[in-house]
Amino acid sequence: MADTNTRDEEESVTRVRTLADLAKIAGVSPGTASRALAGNSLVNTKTREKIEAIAREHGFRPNQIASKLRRQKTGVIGVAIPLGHDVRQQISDTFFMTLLGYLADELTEKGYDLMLRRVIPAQDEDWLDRFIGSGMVDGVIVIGQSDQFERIEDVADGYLPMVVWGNHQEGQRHCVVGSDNRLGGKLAAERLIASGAKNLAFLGDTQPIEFAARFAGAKEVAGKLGVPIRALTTHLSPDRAGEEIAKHLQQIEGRVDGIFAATDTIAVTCLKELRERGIEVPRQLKVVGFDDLPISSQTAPPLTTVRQDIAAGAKGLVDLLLRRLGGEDTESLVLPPHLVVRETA
Amino acid sequence: MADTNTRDEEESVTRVRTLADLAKIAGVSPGTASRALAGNSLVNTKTREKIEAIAREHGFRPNQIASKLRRQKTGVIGVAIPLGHDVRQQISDTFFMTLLGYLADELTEKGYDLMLRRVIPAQDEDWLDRFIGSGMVDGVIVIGQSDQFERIEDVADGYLPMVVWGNHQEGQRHCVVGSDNRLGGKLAAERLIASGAKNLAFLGDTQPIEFAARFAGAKEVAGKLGVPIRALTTHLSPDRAGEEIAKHLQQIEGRVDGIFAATDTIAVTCLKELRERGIEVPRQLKVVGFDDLPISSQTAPPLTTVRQDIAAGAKGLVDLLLRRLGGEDTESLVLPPHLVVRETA
DNA sequence: CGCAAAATTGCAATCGTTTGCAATTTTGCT
DNA sequence: AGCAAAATTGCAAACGATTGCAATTTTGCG
Repeated sequence: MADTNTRDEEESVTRVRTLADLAKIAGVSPGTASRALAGNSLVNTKTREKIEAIAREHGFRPNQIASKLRRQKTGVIGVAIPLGHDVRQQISDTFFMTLLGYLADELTEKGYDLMLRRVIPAQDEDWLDRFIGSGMVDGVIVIGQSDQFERIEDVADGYLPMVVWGNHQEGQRHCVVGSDNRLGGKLAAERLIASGAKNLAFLGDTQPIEFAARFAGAKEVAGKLGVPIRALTTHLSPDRAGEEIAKHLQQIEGRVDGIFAATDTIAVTCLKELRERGIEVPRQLKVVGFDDLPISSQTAPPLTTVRQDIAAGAKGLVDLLLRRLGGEDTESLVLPPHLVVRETA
Repeated sequence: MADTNTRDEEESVTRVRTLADLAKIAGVSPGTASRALAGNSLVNTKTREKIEAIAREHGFRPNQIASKLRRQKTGVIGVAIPLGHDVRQQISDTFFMTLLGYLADELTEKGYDLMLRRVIPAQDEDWLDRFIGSGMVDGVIVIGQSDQFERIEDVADGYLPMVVWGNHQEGQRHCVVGSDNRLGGKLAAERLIASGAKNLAFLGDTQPIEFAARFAGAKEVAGKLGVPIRALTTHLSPDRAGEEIAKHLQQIEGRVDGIFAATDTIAVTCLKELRERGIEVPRQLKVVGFDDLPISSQTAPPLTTVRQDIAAGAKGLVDLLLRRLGGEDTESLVLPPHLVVRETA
């Protein structure tokens, strides 16, 4: 962006870098040039067309940084993905990237740019304040609460234009869009038990709020029906999950006949591991996942899973955010999960 | 961002919005406050610590928009995903999102922010000039050439800090990082034929340059070995691909015994369709994909595919871009694809 | 104590656009 | 022709930080 031309050279060359340059060529003031390019009705049609033609000829575009500063509006929404509990998790986690994709489409449609930031709270405590305080974004969407619930609550107290993808809890202060994870857990457990499972295992990390809620829902249903259920810690990063699942299956072989995976990614990895061990799904062991990613209909056998409506989630995040940008204090939006029965349970 | 407080209220409240506000409380000039927060050695240690403490106390952070304007540097890299040939393709296409994820990690590590823009060239011819001319980004990474080769060439002539994920062609002017698609196509055809296939089909859209190169490579090998190969147009969008593949399979049943899918996503959809028709892979029909996405090891049977090193691709894109930001005119980087033999061929 | 050098801090121009209000020009009517 | 109203355009402050250079203060030595 820095221009090495001296001032004198700049006066004489035809290169147009600023509105002031353009205005000089057009024989108007910079203010008129600015109004002309903005299509401001104050400017005479002939004058405006002349200025537009010169701008086209020189490939000139007004500097958006300067415009944002003057107008006090950036037109950019920040999307932060905190990786708190599992720093080995890549931003390329399938569910988050799918949601990000829908978010990008939704924001583009609303005329906003999307600025993506992956943050590691263990390395940068002030990741959210830093994003907000930078002044670079008009509002923030956080994808996943991770282990940052309190920090998000604190920031939400003083910053209205923020919405979080995650789990809504009674009494919380920040605005959330997310599935009813607890209900989803119930649906999963109900399905497993209805399919004949008598001993359940939950594969997931119960530290993150939303996974904890999924386990809690499953546990509640299992408890009511007198079916034992255990939680086997399984992390999201694929390399780690593979090893952990292998170990878990070794321990529980013959003792568990129903698995509730906290995510489809974990479920798919589990299916692969079961297949390698010659364990037949669902005859010998039933499996239910969570998310209903595109991959889930394509596994063999196709995965029974709890569907989150990701497109609706993205749309909800953007809709609520724009309302909050307009000054409204919106309630959280809890999306109902649905059981998608395929062939693994 | 606009503050409704009157000037007088602003003087009296302790809210600190600007460096000028902070400076006033600290009893120094705004310049000194700016230098203090930047850790500038010109500022006395005691003075700096006092200013830092007041900033912390008030949760103050310097406005990055103003800083960027003055310093003529944004610290943001623009990532554009043009969807030229298939406007129904979602930004959430698996390969692009996977690449995006790696890019985000790579850029974050280098201290840059990532601004994501999905563009539809049919609706906005000047999508690239507009991104660059906005002044919001220090450089641009384009993911996929789509049908925009000429436009990218034209822009590259006058804009150094741009790198494109795509196919490198002899004599082209813009800097590309991408796999040798032609070689990849050769590997795929070789594998199919070595596995006994005698009649090949290519499932993909041959309009995009990189897919055309994949088909060309396969065609070359098939031609040399006297094996017929046909191209069956299959688009990337999942809903469209499903229908097209179903129709193609109906047409070619019994006449084709080897399928080369332009992408893993197409291959996976194809596998599902074959399974539903009771066609055994690889005994009755062999399949090779392209990309080696995580899903490919998890299909049943696991997919034989041509692997693109996405992590290396992301790293290459960022490395070349930073070099070009530094003024260097780099050559394209062509990554060698590798055949990953699993069970579908 | 006086003075020169070093250190520290202040001033204000700068980045480039936007926009309220004043100045100028144009237009239309008597 | 003169004049008032309307239209158009210019001026310059503003957005908020950065930074070159000048002003001021501090320090140390003879």
